[in-house]
Amino acid sequence: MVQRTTGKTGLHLVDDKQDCVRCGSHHCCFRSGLDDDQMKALTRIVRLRGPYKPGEAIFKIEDPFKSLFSIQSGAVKIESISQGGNRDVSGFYFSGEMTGIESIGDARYNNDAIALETTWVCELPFHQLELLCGVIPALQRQIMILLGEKIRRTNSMVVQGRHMKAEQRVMYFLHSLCRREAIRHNLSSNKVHLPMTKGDIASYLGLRPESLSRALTKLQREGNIRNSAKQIELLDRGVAYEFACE
Amino acid sequence: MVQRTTGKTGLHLVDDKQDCVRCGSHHCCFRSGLDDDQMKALTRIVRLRGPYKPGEAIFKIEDPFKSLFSIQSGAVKIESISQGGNRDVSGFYFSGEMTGIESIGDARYNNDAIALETTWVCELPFHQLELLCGVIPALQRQIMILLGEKIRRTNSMVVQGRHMKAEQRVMYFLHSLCRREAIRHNLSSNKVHLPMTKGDIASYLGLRPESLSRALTKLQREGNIRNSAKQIELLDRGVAYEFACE
DNA sequence: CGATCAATTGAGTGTGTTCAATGTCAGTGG
DNA sequence: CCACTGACATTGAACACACTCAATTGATCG
Repeated sequence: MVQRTTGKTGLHLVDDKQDCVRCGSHHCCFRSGLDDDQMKALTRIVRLRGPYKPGEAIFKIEDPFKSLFSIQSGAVKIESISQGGNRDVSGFYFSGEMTGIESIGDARYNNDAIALETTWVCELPFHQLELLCGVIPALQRQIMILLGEKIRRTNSMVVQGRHMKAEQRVMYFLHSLCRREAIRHNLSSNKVHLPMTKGDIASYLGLRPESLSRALTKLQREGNIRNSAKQIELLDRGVAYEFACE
Repeated sequence: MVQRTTGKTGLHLVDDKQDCVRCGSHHCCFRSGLDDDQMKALTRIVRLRGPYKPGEAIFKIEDPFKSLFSIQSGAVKIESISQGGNRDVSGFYFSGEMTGIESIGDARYNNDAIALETTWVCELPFHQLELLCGVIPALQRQIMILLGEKIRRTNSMVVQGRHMKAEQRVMYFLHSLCRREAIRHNLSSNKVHLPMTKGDIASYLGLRPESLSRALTKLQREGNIRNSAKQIELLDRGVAYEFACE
């Protein structure tokens, strides 16, 4: 059995009774597409872990890479330390989404995964997952799709980011969050909940916090959004639905 | 049998006798790690295609996604069209490297793959590759590693790119090309061959051609490089070996 | 309540962009 | 052989956007 030590708090709960079928994030989990038997086989290798408190690490950079983590509830930021000691956020993940895939094929994790709010995750030991992929083609396919999508999203971020000015990037980011929130909760809303700090967002968008703040202020002045601490309301409804953020 | 029509020139040669064992790019191909039997199985599904002349497409955006392409000789750029009609280069691939993986999990290719010089590729029909992965765990693992590396490189490009100024990015890019060229040819040199235009490079680095030109001029003035049309010589030898470019 | 960290606002600076002109080179046809 | 063409590359000058540095306000927690 895997024993994980996470930062300062030590071991987390392990609930072997957790079943994928009872999972609250079932409708948006990557497992959709598997039949009941396949799901059962998957359930057997999954371990539920949590709760991670805000600021706690699900995995840390340089930890041996062992598992992928499907987020059952909560939110996570992925960050690493660039040369110069800056903390760089390279992604946000929410329930139903899978993290850890950035480190597949490497011996160690390439970044930290930090909980932004109280978070539960399903640990998928990668070696067992690989073995299972050999037996369940649908699972292998599902993983490949997951990786392909990740590559596309990141790629698209590079390409889009080049041509967009700060305000555009912010709007695209917000719309992306909004769209994902809609998928998660099966309902569409204009209000985007922000579990991360504005600083995290700025880092993710490649801006200084000051620049992000100015952009948000301007967007609010122009009536595109309503800005507050941990939530932003989208008022424009129209443009900007195709953007890759994660 | 797959019939590919590529742009204006129609069908390309198919050489069924091609054997992975005889391949010139064998030492740097993703297949390293497979034993002889596994290699034979792979050879069975591979099709050699070419020659593609400069400017010709190996695949085009919106073509149905069917295959990955391992480049046997030559060079390829990956580009797509952003909103606004700009052509955006998102990657360069050279012999021994695999392209097409950005579209895994999608029904169609997400970008064009354009030959930069006379190019031969090994077509790997993805469906057959998936089936083979179920039988050959080492192959499945190899593909996963390939995808993981791609994710990491792209990610790192995003993160690095944020903090680097034009000149730094150029230097990192050149060093990256240099390192890859060393791997390809099993020898180290300071001269980087550039099959792509400066405009392509600028696009890839997220710069205007003018800005790239200025950066190159300045780097040359300062004695870091020797700049010419299709080749750049690196003179600094020291910094800048860790950068993800592709 | 003060301490600490996040967020905002302001003023001045710098890097890359934009627009326009010029230079270079390969290919083509007179 | 040389003038013409078109694509690529370089250079200059003015501008815009995001950055830097610094000060202020706001939020949260002990």
